[in-house]
Amino acid sequence: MTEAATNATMPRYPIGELARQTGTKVQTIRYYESIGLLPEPARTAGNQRVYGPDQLDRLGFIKHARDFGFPLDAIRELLDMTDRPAASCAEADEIVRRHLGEVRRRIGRLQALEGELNRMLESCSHGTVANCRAINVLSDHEKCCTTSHEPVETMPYRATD
Amino acid sequence: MTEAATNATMPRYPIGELARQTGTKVQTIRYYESIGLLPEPARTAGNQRVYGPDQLDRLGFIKHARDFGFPLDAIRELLDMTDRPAASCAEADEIVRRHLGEVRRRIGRLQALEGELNRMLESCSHGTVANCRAINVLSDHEKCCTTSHEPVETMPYRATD
DNA sequence: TATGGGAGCTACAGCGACTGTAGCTTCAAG
DNA sequence: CTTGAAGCTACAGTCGCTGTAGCTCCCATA
Repeated sequence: MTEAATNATMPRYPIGELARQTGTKVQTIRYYESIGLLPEPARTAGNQRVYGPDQLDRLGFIKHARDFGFPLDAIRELLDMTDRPAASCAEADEIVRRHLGEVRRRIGRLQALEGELNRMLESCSHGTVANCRAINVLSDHEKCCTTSHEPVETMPYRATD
Repeated sequence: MTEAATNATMPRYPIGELARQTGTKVQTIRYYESIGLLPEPARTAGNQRVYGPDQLDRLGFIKHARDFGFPLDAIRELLDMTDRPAASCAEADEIVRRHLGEVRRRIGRLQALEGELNRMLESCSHGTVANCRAINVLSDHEKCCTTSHEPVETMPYRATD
Protein backbone atom coordinates (compact mmCIF):
# COMPACT_ATOMS: atom_id res chain seq x y z
CA MET A 1 0.00 0.00 0.00
CA THR A 2 2.66 2.46 0.90
CA GLU A 3 4.49 1.72 -2.33
CA ALA A 4 1.35 2.11 -4.42
CA ALA A 5 0.18 5.19 -2.58
CA THR A 6 3.46 7.03 -2.75
CA ASN A 7 3.29 6.86 -6.52
CA ALA A 8 0.32 9.09 -6.74
CA THR A 9 -0.53 12.50 -5.37
CA MET A 10 1.45 12.59 -2.15
CA PRO A 11 3.73 15.52 -1.45
CA ARG A 12 7.35 14.86 -2.24
CA TYR A 13 10.19 16.79 -0.68
CA PRO A 14 13.77 17.26 -1.69
CA ILE A 15 16.31 16.77 1.08
CA GLY A 16 16.62 20.49 1.88
CA GLU A 17 12.91 20.77 2.44
CA LEU A 18 12.97 17.77 4.78
CA ALA A 19 15.82 19.41 6.62
CA ARG A 20 13.99 22.70 6.94
CA GLN A 21 10.76 21.12 8.13
CA THR A 22 12.42 19.02 10.82
CA GLY A 23 15.21 21.34 11.86
CA THR A 24 17.84 18.81 10.85
CA LYS A 25 20.90 19.48 8.72
CA VAL A 26 21.09 18.02 5.27
CA GLN A 27 24.30 16.19 6.09
CA THR A 28 22.72 14.71 9.17
CA ILE A 29 19.89 13.27 7.11
CA ARG A 30 22.37 11.66 4.75
CA TYR A 31 24.27 10.39 7.77
CA TYR A 32 21.12 8.81 9.19
CA GLU A 33 20.54 7.14 5.87
CA SER A 34 24.13 5.86 5.81
CA ILE A 35 23.71 4.17 9.18
CA GLY A 36 20.35 2.70 8.24
CA LEU A 37 18.22 4.86 10.49
CA LEU A 38 16.36 6.26 7.51
CA PRO A 39 15.59 4.06 4.49
CA GLU A 40 17.05 4.92 1.13
CA PRO A 41 14.58 7.26 -0.54
CA ALA A 42 13.54 7.35 -4.17
CA ARG A 43 15.69 9.39 -6.54
CA THR A 44 14.97 11.75 -9.38
CA ALA A 45 16.33 11.07 -12.84
CA GLY A 46 19.21 13.30 -11.82
CA ASN A 47 19.99 11.15 -8.76
CA GLN A 48 18.58 13.53 -6.17
CA ARG A 49 16.72 12.19 -3.14
CA VAL A 50 12.93 12.66 -2.91
CA TYR A 51 11.02 11.97 0.27
CA GLY A 52 7.38 11.42 1.13
CA PRO A 53 5.38 12.17 4.29
CA ASP A 54 6.38 8.84 5.88
CA GLN A 55 10.00 9.83 5.85
CA LEU A 56 9.14 13.25 7.14
CA ASP A 57 7.39 11.70 10.13
CA ARG A 58 10.19 9.26 10.74
CA LEU A 59 12.81 11.98 10.69
CA GLY A 60 10.64 14.14 12.92
CA PHE A 61 10.52 11.31 15.42
CA ILE A 62 14.27 10.88 15.31
CA LYS A 63 14.87 14.60 15.72
CA HIS A 64 12.53 14.86 18.63
CA ALA A 65 14.03 11.83 20.36
CA ARG A 66 17.51 13.23 19.83
CA ASP A 67 16.39 16.49 21.41
CA PHE A 68 15.36 14.36 24.36
CA GLY A 69 18.90 13.02 24.48
CA PHE A 70 18.14 9.46 23.42
CA PRO A 71 21.15 7.81 21.80
CA LEU A 72 20.68 6.60 18.23
CA ASP A 73 20.64 2.95 19.31
CA ALA A 74 17.68 3.58 21.58
CA ILE A 75 15.96 5.54 18.83
CA ARG A 76 16.48 2.63 16.50
CA GLU A 77 14.70 0.37 18.98
CA LEU A 78 11.87 2.86 19.42
CA LEU A 79 11.44 3.14 15.67
CA ASP A 80 11.32 -0.63 15.35
CA MET A 81 8.45 -0.55 17.82
CA THR A 82 6.48 2.03 15.92
CA ASP A 83 6.66 -0.39 13.01
CA ARG A 84 4.67 -2.98 15.00
CA PRO A 85 1.99 -0.83 16.65
CA ALA A 86 0.14 -3.82 18.15
CA ALA A 87 3.08 -4.85 20.33
CA SER A 88 3.19 -4.09 24.03
CA CYS A 89 4.78 -0.82 24.91
CA ALA A 90 6.57 -2.32 27.90
CA GLU A 91 9.79 -2.29 25.94
CA ALA A 92 9.41 1.38 25.07
CA ASP A 93 8.72 2.07 28.72
CA GLU A 94 11.89 0.28 29.63
CA ILE A 95 13.96 2.36 27.21
CA VAL A 96 12.50 5.58 28.56
CA ARG A 97 13.04 4.42 32.12
CA ARG A 98 16.64 3.54 31.43
CA HIS A 99 17.19 6.94 29.88
CA LEU A 100 15.55 8.64 32.82
CA GLY A 101 17.83 6.77 35.20
CA GLU A 102 20.83 7.91 33.23
CA VAL A 103 19.58 11.50 33.27
CA ARG A 104 19.14 11.38 37.04
CA ARG A 105 22.57 9.93 37.60
CA ARG A 106 24.05 12.70 35.53
CA ILE A 107 22.16 15.36 37.39
CA GLY A 108 23.48 13.95 40.66
CA ARG A 109 27.06 13.94 39.48
CA LEU A 110 26.77 17.42 38.05
CA GLN A 111 25.29 18.79 41.26
CA ALA A 112 28.14 17.35 43.30
CA LEU A 113 30.49 18.94 40.80
CA GLU A 114 28.68 22.25 41.05
CA GLY A 115 29.23 22.24 44.80
CA GLU A 116 32.93 21.55 44.42
CA LEU A 117 33.42 24.26 41.86
CA ASN A 118 31.52 26.70 44.01
CA ARG A 119 33.69 25.97 47.00
CA MET A 120 36.75 26.39 44.84
CA LEU A 121 35.69 29.84 43.80
CA GLU A 122 34.45 30.99 47.17
CA SER A 123 37.61 30.08 49.00
CA CYS A 124 39.89 31.63 46.43
CA SER A 125 41.82 34.56 47.88
CA HIS A 126 42.36 36.11 44.44
CA GLY A 127 46.10 36.28 44.84
CA THR A 128 48.76 34.54 42.81
CA VAL A 129 48.63 31.17 41.16
CA ALA A 130 50.90 29.77 43.87
CA ASN A 131 48.23 30.40 46.49
CA CYS A 132 45.24 29.85 44.27
CA ARG A 133 42.71 27.70 45.96
CA ALA A 134 41.30 26.40 42.68
CA ILE A 135 44.65 25.26 41.43
CA ASN A 136 45.64 23.80 44.75
CA VAL A 137 42.49 21.77 44.88
CA LEU A 138 43.19 20.37 41.47
CA SER A 139 46.76 19.62 42.43
CA ASP A 140 45.91 17.73 45.56
CA HIS A 141 42.92 15.53 46.05
CA GLU A 142 43.23 15.76 49.86
CA LYS A 143 42.32 19.43 49.72
CA CYS A 144 39.22 19.17 47.69
CA CYS A 145 36.50 17.36 49.46
CA THR A 146 35.39 14.91 52.06
CA THR A 147 33.43 12.86 49.58
CA SER A 148 35.23 11.12 46.76
CA HIS A 149 34.01 12.16 43.36
CA GLU A 150 33.53 10.05 40.30
CA PRO A 151 34.48 11.29 36.88
CA VAL A 152 31.91 13.44 35.15
CA GLU A 153 31.19 12.91 31.49
CA THR A 154 33.02 14.94 28.94
CA MET A 155 31.72 18.42 28.71
CA PRO A 156 32.94 20.33 25.71
CA TYR A 157 32.45 24.05 25.56
CA ARG A 158 30.36 24.30 22.46
CA ALA A 159 30.72 26.67 19.53
CA THR A 160 27.22 27.96 20.21
CA ASP A 161 28.02 29.03 23.76
CA MET B 1 67.54 22.26 38.66
CA THR B 2 64.88 19.83 37.63
CA GLU B 3 67.18 18.38 35.01
CA ALA B 4 70.11 18.05 37.40
CA ALA B 5 68.02 16.71 40.23
CA THR B 6 66.23 14.06 38.22
CA ASN B 7 69.55 12.49 37.41
CA ALA B 8 70.20 11.42 40.95
CA THR B 9 68.18 9.57 43.55
CA MET B 10 64.64 10.45 42.63
CA PRO B 11 62.09 7.70 42.18
CA ARG B 12 61.51 6.71 38.59
CA TYR B 13 58.38 5.01 37.41
CA PRO B 14 57.57 2.99 34.33
CA ILE B 15 54.37 3.93 32.56
CA GLY B 16 52.29 1.22 34.21
CA GLU B 17 53.23 2.43 37.65
CA LEU B 18 52.28 5.99 36.72
CA ALA B 19 48.98 4.67 35.45
CA ARG B 20 48.33 2.73 38.64
CA GLN B 21 49.20 5.62 40.92
CA THR B 22 46.99 8.11 39.12
CA GLY B 23 44.16 5.84 38.06
CA THR B 24 44.80 6.59 34.40
CA LYS B 25 45.09 4.05 31.61
CA VAL B 26 48.45 3.47 29.99
CA GLN B 27 47.08 4.34 26.58
CA THR B 28 45.64 7.53 27.91
CA ILE B 29 49.04 8.60 29.21
CA ARG B 30 50.56 7.97 25.81
CA TYR B 31 47.67 9.88 24.27
CA TYR B 32 48.32 12.86 26.54
CA GLU B 33 51.93 12.78 25.49
CA SER B 34 50.96 12.65 21.82
CA ILE B 35 48.87 15.80 22.14
CA GLY B 36 51.55 17.60 24.12
CA LEU B 37 49.78 17.64 27.46
CA LEU B 38 52.58 15.63 29.04
CA PRO B 39 56.19 16.20 27.99
CA GLU B 40 58.13 13.38 26.39
CA PRO B 41 59.74 11.45 29.21
CA ALA B 42 63.21 9.91 29.34
CA ARG B 43 63.59 6.42 27.95
CA THR B 44 65.49 3.33 29.04
CA ALA B 45 68.08 1.73 26.79
CA GLY B 46 65.26 -0.50 25.58
CA ASN B 47 63.11 2.51 24.59
CA GLN B 48 60.68 2.32 27.48
CA ARG B 49 59.34 5.47 29.13
CA VAL B 50 60.54 6.42 32.61
CA TYR B 51 58.88 9.13 34.64
CA GLY B 52 59.86 11.15 37.70
CA PRO B 53 57.76 12.73 40.46
CA ASP B 54 57.15 15.88 38.41
CA GLN B 55 55.34 13.93 35.77
CA LEU B 56 53.43 12.04 38.39
CA ASP B 57 52.17 15.33 39.83
CA ARG B 58 51.36 16.71 36.44
CA LEU B 59 49.38 13.65 35.46
CA GLY B 60 47.65 13.66 38.83
CA PHE B 61 46.58 17.23 38.18
CA ILE B 62 45.27 16.32 34.75
CA LYS B 63 43.40 13.32 36.06
CA HIS B 64 41.82 15.28 38.84
CA ALA B 65 40.79 18.09 36.54
CA ARG B 66 39.31 15.59 34.09
CA ASP B 67 37.32 14.06 36.94
CA PHE B 68 35.98 17.56 37.48
CA GLY B 69 34.91 17.55 33.87
CA PHE B 70 37.32 20.19 32.61
CA PRO B 71 38.03 19.78 28.90
CA LEU B 72 41.64 19.20 27.92
CA ASP B 73 41.99 22.70 26.50
CA ALA B 74 41.07 24.23 29.83
CA ILE B 75 43.43 21.85 31.60
CA ARG B 76 46.19 22.93 29.28
CA GLU B 77 45.59 26.54 30.29
CA LEU B 78 45.52 25.65 33.96
CA LEU B 79 48.78 23.71 33.62
CA ASP B 80 50.38 26.67 31.89
CA MET B 81 49.44 28.73 34.93
CA THR B 82 50.98 26.33 37.40
CA ASP B 83 54.19 26.83 35.47
CA ARG B 84 54.22 30.53 36.41
CA PRO B 85 53.18 30.47 40.08
CA ALA B 86 53.70 34.21 40.59
CA ALA B 87 51.01 35.16 38.09
CA SER B 88 47.57 36.29 39.16
CA CYS B 89 45.05 33.55 39.55
CA ALA B 90 42.29 35.65 37.99
CA GLU B 91 42.62 33.67 34.81
CA ALA B 92 42.26 30.38 36.66
CA ASP B 93 39.23 31.78 38.38
CA GLU B 94 37.76 32.67 35.05
CA ILE B 95 38.24 29.15 33.73
CA VAL B 96 36.60 27.65 36.78
CA ARG B 97 33.77 30.14 36.58
CA ARG B 98 33.16 29.36 32.95
CA HIS B 99 33.10 25.68 33.71
CA LEU B 100 30.70 26.23 36.59
CA GLY B 101 28.39 28.15 34.28
CA GLU B 102 28.44 25.28 31.83
CA VAL B 103 27.72 22.79 34.60
CA ARG B 104 24.73 24.81 35.75
CA ARG B 105 23.35 25.14 32.27
CA ARG B 106 23.59 21.41 31.84
CA ILE B 107 21.89 20.75 35.13
CA GLY B 108 19.03 22.99 34.06
CA ARG B 109 18.59 21.26 30.75
CA LEU B 110 18.76 17.84 32.31
CA GLN B 111 16.18 18.73 34.93
CA ALA B 112 13.77 19.90 32.28
CA LEU B 113 14.40 16.66 30.49
CA GLU B 114 13.85 14.66 33.65
CA GLY B 115 10.44 16.27 34.02
CA GLU B 116 9.47 15.41 30.47
CA LEU B 117 10.58 11.81 30.76
CA ASN B 118 8.74 11.48 34.02
CA ARG B 119 5.52 12.74 32.52
CA MET B 120 5.98 10.36 29.62
CA LEU B 121 6.19 7.41 31.96
CA GLU B 122 3.46 8.49 34.33
CA SER B 123 0.90 9.01 31.62
CA CYS B 124 1.67 5.75 29.85
CA SER B 125 -1.30 3.39 29.99
CA HIS B 126 0.91 0.33 29.52
CA GLY B 127 -1.02 -0.89 26.54
CA THR B 128 0.16 -1.35 22.98
CA VAL B 129 2.69 0.66 21.07
CA ALA B 130 -0.11 2.30 19.11
CA ASN B 131 -1.44 3.91 22.28
CA CYS B 132 1.87 4.34 24.01
CA ARG B 133 2.16 7.77 25.48
CA ALA B 134 5.94 7.76 25.32
CA ILE B 135 6.00 6.96 21.64
CA ASN B 136 3.21 9.38 20.86
CA VAL B 137 5.05 12.15 22.59
CA LEU B 138 8.12 11.45 20.54
CA SER B 139 6.07 11.31 17.37
CA ASP B 140 4.36 14.59 17.90
CA HIS B 141 5.87 17.65 19.47
CA GLU B 142 2.42 19.13 20.19
CA LYS B 143 1.73 16.39 22.70
CA CYS B 144 4.84 16.72 24.74
CA CYS B 145 5.04 19.93 26.59
CA THR B 146 4.03 23.51 26.96
CA THR B 147 7.61 24.72 27.03
CA SER B 148 9.79 24.19 24.03
CA HIS B 149 12.89 22.19 24.79
CA GLU B 150 16.36 22.64 23.48
CA PRO B 151 18.51 19.70 22.50
CA VAL B 152 20.34 18.02 25.34
CA GLU B 153 23.92 16.97 24.89
CA THR B 154 24.69 13.54 23.65
CA MET B 155 24.40 11.02 26.37
CA PRO B 156 25.87 7.67 25.53
CA TYR B 157 25.05 4.74 27.72
CA ARG B 158 28.49 3.77 28.87
CA ALA B 159 30.01 0.33 29.07
CA THR B 160 30.51 0.80 32.80
CA ASP B 161 26.83 1.41 33.47
C1' DT C 1 17.47 28.79 -25.33
C1' DA C 2 21.27 30.30 -22.56
C1' DT C 3 22.94 31.30 -18.04
C1' DG C 4 23.55 31.89 -13.29
C1' DG C 5 23.14 30.59 -8.75
C1' DG C 6 21.37 27.79 -5.30
C1' DA C 7 20.71 23.09 -4.13
C1' DG C 8 22.22 18.50 -4.40
C1' DC C 9 25.66 14.76 -5.06
C1' DT C 10 29.82 11.59 -3.28
C1' DA C 11 33.71 10.84 -0.60
C1' DC C 12 36.38 11.79 2.91
C1' DA C 13 38.65 14.21 7.01
C1' DG C 14 38.00 16.03 11.57
C1' DC C 15 36.05 16.84 16.29
C1' DG C 16 36.96 15.26 21.72
C1' DA C 17 38.86 12.13 24.56
C1' DC C 18 39.86 8.31 24.59
C1' DT C 19 39.78 2.74 23.86
C1' DG C 20 41.06 -1.40 21.65
C1' DT C 21 43.78 -4.28 18.67
C1' DA C 22 47.76 -6.50 16.22
C1' DG C 23 52.15 -7.68 16.19
C1' DC C 24 56.13 -6.85 17.83
C1' DT C 25 60.22 -6.08 21.79
C1' DT C 26 61.87 -5.67 26.51
C1' DC C 27 62.28 -6.76 31.23
C1' DA C 28 62.46 -9.25 35.55
C1' DA C 29 61.71 -13.44 38.18
C1' DG C 30 62.54 -18.25 38.60
C1' DC D 1 67.37 -19.78 29.64
C1' DT D 2 62.68 -19.48 29.69
C1' DT D 3 58.38 -17.59 30.45
C1' DG D 4 54.95 -14.27 31.05
C1' DA D 5 53.88 -9.66 32.11
C1' DA D 6 54.62 -5.21 30.61
C1' DG D 7 55.94 -2.03 27.12
C1' DC D 8 56.39 -0.43 22.30
C1' DT D 9 54.30 1.68 17.65
C1' DA D 10 50.73 2.33 14.57
C1' DC D 11 46.33 2.43 13.46
C1' DA D 12 41.15 1.65 13.57
C1' DG D 13 36.96 2.43 16.09
C1' DT D 14 33.73 4.90 19.29
C1' DC D 15 29.42 8.63 19.04
C1' DG D 16 26.94 11.83 16.42
C1' DC D 17 27.62 14.58 13.72
C1' DT D 18 30.08 18.73 10.87
C1' DG D 19 32.81 20.62 7.28
C1' DT D 20 35.15 20.56 2.92
C1' DA D 21 36.34 19.77 -2.05
C1' DG D 22 34.93 19.25 -6.35
C1' DC D 23 31.66 17.96 -8.90
C1' DT D 24 26.39 17.85 -11.13
C1' DC D 25 21.56 19.17 -11.29
C1' DC D 26 17.50 22.06 -11.39
C1' DC D 27 14.83 26.03 -12.03
C1' DA D 28 13.90 30.88 -12.79
C1' DT D 29 14.92 34.71 -15.30
C1' DA D 30 16.75 37.23 -19.54
